Amino acid sequence: MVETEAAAPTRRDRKKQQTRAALMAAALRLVDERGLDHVTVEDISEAADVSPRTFFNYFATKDDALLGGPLPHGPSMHDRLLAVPSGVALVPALLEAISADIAEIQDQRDFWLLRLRVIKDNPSLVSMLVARGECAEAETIVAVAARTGLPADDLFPQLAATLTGAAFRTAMMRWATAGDGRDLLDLVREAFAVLAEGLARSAPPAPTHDATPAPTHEKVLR
Amino acid sequence: MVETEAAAPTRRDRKKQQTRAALMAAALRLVDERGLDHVTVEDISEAADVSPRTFFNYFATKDDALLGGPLPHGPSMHDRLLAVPSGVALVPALLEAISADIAEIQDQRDFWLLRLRVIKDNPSLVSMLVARGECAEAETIVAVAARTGLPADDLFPQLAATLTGAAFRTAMMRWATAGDGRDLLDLVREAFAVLAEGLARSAPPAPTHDATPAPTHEKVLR
DNA sequence: GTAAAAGTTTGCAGCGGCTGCAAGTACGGC
DNA sequence: GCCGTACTTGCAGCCGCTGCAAACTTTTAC
Repeated sequence: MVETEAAAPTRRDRKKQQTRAALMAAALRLVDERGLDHVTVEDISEAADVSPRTFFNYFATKDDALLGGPLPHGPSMHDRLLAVPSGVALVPALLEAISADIAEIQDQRDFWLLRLRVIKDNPSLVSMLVARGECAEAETIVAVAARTGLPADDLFPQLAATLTGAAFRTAMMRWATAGDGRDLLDLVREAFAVLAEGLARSAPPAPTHDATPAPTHEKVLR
Repeated sequence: MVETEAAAPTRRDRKKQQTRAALMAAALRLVDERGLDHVTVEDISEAADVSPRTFFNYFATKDDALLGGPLPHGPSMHDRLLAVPSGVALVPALLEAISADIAEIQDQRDFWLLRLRVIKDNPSLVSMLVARGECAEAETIVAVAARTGLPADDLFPQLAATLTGAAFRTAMMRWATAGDGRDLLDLVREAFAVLAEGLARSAPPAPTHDATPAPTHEKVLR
């Protein structure tokens, strides 16, 4: 319902947007209540007051209605990453490139918390989330290759892209799951710090027999 | 009483194993030839000479026949990781824990190359590969938490698990894709070195405009 | 050796996801 | 008001997948 942008959308466009939002909302609500397997496309479309056939005019898949909104990493990861001044190191540049997405998620906090809860409760959706990220990862590979001067089929750019995606996803899930009210941006920063510095330097120094939960060595970024 | 499969499997078990293998082989071959969407369960079961209904006695899903074999990370990631002496640092321990899987993959080289090619050519399968890895990741989280003394709901163990999975997957895909005959173990080692040392130390030092593709060796982390 | 038990395969009926096609209906421009 | 365009809808149909019950096969027990 919320129209952030409205240059000059005709009434038709408004209705479309409305229908789309209604379908997504209905899908999220119903699946949250009953679980993915106990909600049919018919249920969703009925709740949104359109025909089942119309559902598939908006989403290719039932799952799409749950993840299919304007996704983070949407427009062009490639361009955004290359837009960061080349003096900036790789990881900060990656962080910068996704910062817009993070902000958007924080903006629609409740919506995303619901969405992520639904994803967490229905594991088959997690893989779809990954799949979504992958098109962005393909662009990231190219951009990282360009920034580093490595060939795109080298292991490093591919690693950088997949690891970045995994770190971002982990931070998001952690954000959505934990009770503490930690900032998403904060969590992403922490995750990216580990990415940059490596697991070896980010873990507590292997407490051989020590039972004390060593202080998280992450002061590096707090 | 448990293992020693080849020792005393009844005739029935042998036939089952045979059927299972036939179905997997048929599925891989047909999908490799025609693409996932142009192969039906009926095609597969016909090629394996069983009824379509029987297919679903063996695999829950069409995709399962493509990924569903004995998967790496199979038995218990948790136990394997904790079996590594606690003196060993985290990343080498993780590497050690999956080394058996790597060896097995190398053993069945051709089979896995086919499987990974099929996965690469049918993107929807990639996400399923991730999903498979996730049950292993859950165990990894617990084990890493135990090793580091951190609580299991801390960001770090979760990051370590997902990043490890991502790094392993990336190395596998790279192994299957590249023409060079690089060892899988070698690639995984390189990927894990990046994991341990971090992207910041593993990337070439941000060549502002340098065109020379710096050597890729993991020795970069001096 | 035979009969019961246990396990497997198969056909059948049916739901639900998803698609192409061919109306029907609302909208926007004129 | 009229027309072209865009969106909606119903319909027919394929395919993935499941439960059920009737064969059929192997194993076990007597």
